[in-house]
Amino acid sequence: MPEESSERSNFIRDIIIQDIESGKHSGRVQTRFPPEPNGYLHIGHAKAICLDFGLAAEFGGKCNLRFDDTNPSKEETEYVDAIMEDVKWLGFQWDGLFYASDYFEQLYEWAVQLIKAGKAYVCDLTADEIREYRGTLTEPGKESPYRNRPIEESVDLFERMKKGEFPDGSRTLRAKIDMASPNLNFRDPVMYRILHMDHHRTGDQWCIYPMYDYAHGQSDSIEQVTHSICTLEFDNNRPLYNWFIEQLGIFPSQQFEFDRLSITFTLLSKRKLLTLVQEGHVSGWDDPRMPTLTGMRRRGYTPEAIRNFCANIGVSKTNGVTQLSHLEYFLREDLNKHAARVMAVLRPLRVVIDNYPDDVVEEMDAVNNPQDESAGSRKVPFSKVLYIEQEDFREDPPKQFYRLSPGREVRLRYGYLITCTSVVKDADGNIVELHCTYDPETRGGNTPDGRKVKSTIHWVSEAHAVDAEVRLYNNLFTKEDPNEVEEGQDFTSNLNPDSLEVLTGCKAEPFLLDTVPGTRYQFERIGYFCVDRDSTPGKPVFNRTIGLRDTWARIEQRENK
RNA sequence: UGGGAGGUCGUCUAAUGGUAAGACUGCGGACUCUGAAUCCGUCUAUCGGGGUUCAACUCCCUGCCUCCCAGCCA
Repeated sequence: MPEESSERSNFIRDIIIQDIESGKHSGRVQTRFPPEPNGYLHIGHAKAICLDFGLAAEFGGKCNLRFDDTNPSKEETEYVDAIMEDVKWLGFQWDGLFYASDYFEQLYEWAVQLIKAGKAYVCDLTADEIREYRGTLTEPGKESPYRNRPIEESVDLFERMKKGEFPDGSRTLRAKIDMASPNLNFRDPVMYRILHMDHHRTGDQWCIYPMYDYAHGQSDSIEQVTHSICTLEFDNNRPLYNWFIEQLGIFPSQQFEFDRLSITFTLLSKRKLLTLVQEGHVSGWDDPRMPTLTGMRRRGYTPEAIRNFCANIGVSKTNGVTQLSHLEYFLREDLNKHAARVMAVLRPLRVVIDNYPDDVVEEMDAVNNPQDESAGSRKVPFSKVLYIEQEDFREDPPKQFYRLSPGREVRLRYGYLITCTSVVKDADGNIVELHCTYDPETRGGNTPDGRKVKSTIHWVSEAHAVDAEVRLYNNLFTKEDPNEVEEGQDFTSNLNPDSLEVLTGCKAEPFLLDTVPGTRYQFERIGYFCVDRDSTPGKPVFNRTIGLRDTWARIEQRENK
């Protein structure tokens, strides 16, 4: 019996609990995650993965990874490899590793069996004709003229289809069910089509390939899957899923449907993501703006954050849209706990501390992670000339701005308290440098006299600064629903032109000189960043994973309205 | 239009005939060497109309709305 879990339940979990209690399948739980290797996994798949693997794990069951590779025209090994990597990265390990193509021989034999039982026939109608004969939502279809051809003839034709005697599209094997069924899936669905095309695993061994409906349920059955969890749009396919299993009299796997994940400002359709890649709107499947797991990984998402998110949003049958902010909450929550703090200045403004000695360098103690004492501390060099963030200074500060401005004192984090004494401008009136004085009594940022400073800002010593490139990412789409478009337009018209901003000449503390790609940091007061694989020795590149919550930006925005 | 699946705070999810709850968001405050985090407070919901019942989000009837299905895709 499963332990009482603090995890929130959902209707599928409840069903499993009931099945276990009633002794169904002797309490055995077997699930599977069945991606088609025709694209990369995205956050929507993560929800399914968490369910399939999570439920199996919770109830002492098993979960297989099975590639649904029945359509060689779209599938590639590149995707197979990427999918396995992503599943592992998310934190799951499959029990069995299978492919629908493992079952091609068995599926073929069962098809022959169905033909011989008068439940399937070879049809010579063209694709267009099949469509015409299918009828419409409101009108019943017509029976194919080949529907009642002799069984032996279908057996023979099907065998010759397999042998490659007929061209693509010339014939199909169809189940003989009911052309008048209100469920269109029952109107003699195609089971096999002819496709003279190499398959990523079986090569040229086959030139007929099973359709999803004919392959999926039987694959589940072969693997003794007890709970076959899929998304809502397969609801209409469930009766057919059951029909094949019943006709064949094989292990009765059962299908359960849950709501697919959708997120605001995000597209979760493999087809459309492929378009973004192919048309060059993004740099690839792992572009940090992509909702793919590989893209999110490069962006700096943690598997924990994604898993927590999936657990929190729940599972139901309601077609809803989850807000991006919900995902971002779990991202920040996890990063806050684990990311080491460092100081980096994105848009540098030079500061000269006039009363600080010219050649002195002090090593200041800085805490690595206030949320995690075990993370320890490090030394940060302090000297006469520093960089601060441009937006941390205002010559003419608005009311609620309490960072640096002429005559005002602020704290340099872990450094000293400084007061701005003068502003240097270029010929065009742009601020190029600040002059300040420091209070020697405030070393480390402490105030022995107990005086309060309203603001603490980050900084980097000019002489010790590491030059860095920083890539700032924003939503890939400008609309909450990227599919909401003007007549004649497609989703690409909603692409955000400002989804990527590249900053060069950023200044980071020396700690970041030799950092490893994939490492995540919090740049204090700015956000969370992840070292990109484009980094070169001495020249790190950072991806902004997500900004810190920015109350000041919100205030300022409100005031400007 | 035939069939199927759904409709609870702005969003996501609970409540399975018995006080409509939680998370996210928003707003307000406390605290702060990150305008972060944390803490506290707070706004807002059962699609409409009938019925059954001591009692209805839950059961019944009815209407409305949304999503899915007419691939030799999955």
